[in-house]
Amino acid sequence: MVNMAGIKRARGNKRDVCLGCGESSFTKDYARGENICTSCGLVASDRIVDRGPEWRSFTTEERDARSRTGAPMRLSIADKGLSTIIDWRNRDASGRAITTNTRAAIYRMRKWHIRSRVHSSHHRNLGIAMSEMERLSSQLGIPREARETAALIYRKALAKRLVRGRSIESVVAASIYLACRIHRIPRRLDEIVAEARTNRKQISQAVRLVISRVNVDVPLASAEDLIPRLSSDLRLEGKTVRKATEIIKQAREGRITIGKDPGGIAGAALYIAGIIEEDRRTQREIAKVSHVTEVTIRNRYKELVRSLGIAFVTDF
DNA sequence: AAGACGAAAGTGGTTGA
DNA sequence: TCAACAACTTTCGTCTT
Repeated sequence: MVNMAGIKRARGNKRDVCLGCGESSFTKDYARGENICTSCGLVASDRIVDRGPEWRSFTTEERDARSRTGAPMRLSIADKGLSTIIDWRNRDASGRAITTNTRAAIYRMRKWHIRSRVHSSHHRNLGIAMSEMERLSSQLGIPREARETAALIYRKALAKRLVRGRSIESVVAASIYLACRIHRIPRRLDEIVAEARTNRKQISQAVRLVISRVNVDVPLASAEDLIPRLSSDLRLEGKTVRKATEIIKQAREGRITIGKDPGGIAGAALYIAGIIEEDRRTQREIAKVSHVTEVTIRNRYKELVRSLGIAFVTDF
């Protein structure tokens, strides 16, 4: 039986077996949301759900100190997950009427409570934004860590009044996109556009705006980060994957990757690696998974071969 | 017949006046 | 705001395996 993630589950045997090499050891890369075979590098599933606590502990005392009741504190909840509500009824918890003395105090508390939370447009905005962020990032299978980063970026953007005059959705989508870039999770802008409720133009505008106005360090998308995803789609062998990574590293040192579509570079590297390691895929197959055309694969491939001096000599 | 190659024209986004 | 520009795409004819 084979499930969508590409993990074969043998009957009567609970161990997951890699489709690429038959081994059964996997490394869980929570940061990227990927499940990677340790012997051949096949990405078995890129939608892992992390069910563990958000902290690590090594001793019992530490664990006790960190454990707490209630939901974990999270940035991706509008009021950071720690909220209390002051009810409108002048009754206490057991339903008894509250005395006039305490009533005045309650009124004061209520007033500030409302001023600081419910009536603030800031919080209303966050409420909408965080539920939208939750929807979008679940849809896209974004790991929790990156969701928190996205939430932080959104909060910063909101604080700088960048959301004014723009749709909340577009800034949310932009925050998620940037969080993916920061965490080196390969997600193209188009993938986010497909799930978002605004158009591409608005999102890319928001992306540019956030980069220029919010103090976030966003690394450029690199071809290396695409390799696990592409090579798993192409069912390439571990040695081919390693070769491709090596080629990209050299290309970057030779400074020929600047300004080029990382998909094209990753695709070309895999094409060359495939020829060298005799684990070949056609240009068409590679072009399809890397979302560039065969022509681009060819151009990158020619550039790489020329500037890295790669010779396809098979010596006997 | 499928895959690879390369020329030519078209497209969307960035940059700089 | 507009034009120049580089990267990429589309299309298509030709050569290679």
